[in-house]
Amino acid sequence: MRDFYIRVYEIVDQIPYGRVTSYGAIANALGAGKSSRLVGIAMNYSHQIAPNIPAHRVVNRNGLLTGRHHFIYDHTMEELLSFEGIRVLDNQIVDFKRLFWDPLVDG
DNA sequence: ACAGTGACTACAT
DNA sequence: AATGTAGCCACTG
Repeated sequence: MRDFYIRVYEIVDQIPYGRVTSYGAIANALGAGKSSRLVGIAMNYSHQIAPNIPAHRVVNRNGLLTGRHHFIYDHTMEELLSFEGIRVLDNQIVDFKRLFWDPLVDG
């Protein structure tokens, strides 16, 4: 499907302020549960396809900021999260389990 | 049309 | 606990 990326961006756009989710959760919400890698790749392209989405609210299943290198600066992702009150320690989100937002449950 | 890529995950050592 | 391996599949050149 040509618009798989778009689907990903629609989910990402629904992540509430101050909350985060994982690539796998997004893939699961799309019904493509085993395509978590594609979600990550979609985010890689997001800066040119949908530069306005909160890509910084998407991390891996451990709450690790694996995508930080793809932002303008390596520290941009952590910075944006900090602005939302999310604390990041050593590239990992503090209280990730509590901040996690499941698009299948709340979306 | 075909092969390579990869912001992931789950399972196995 | 810490690595290593194997599926996964839309998109790009």
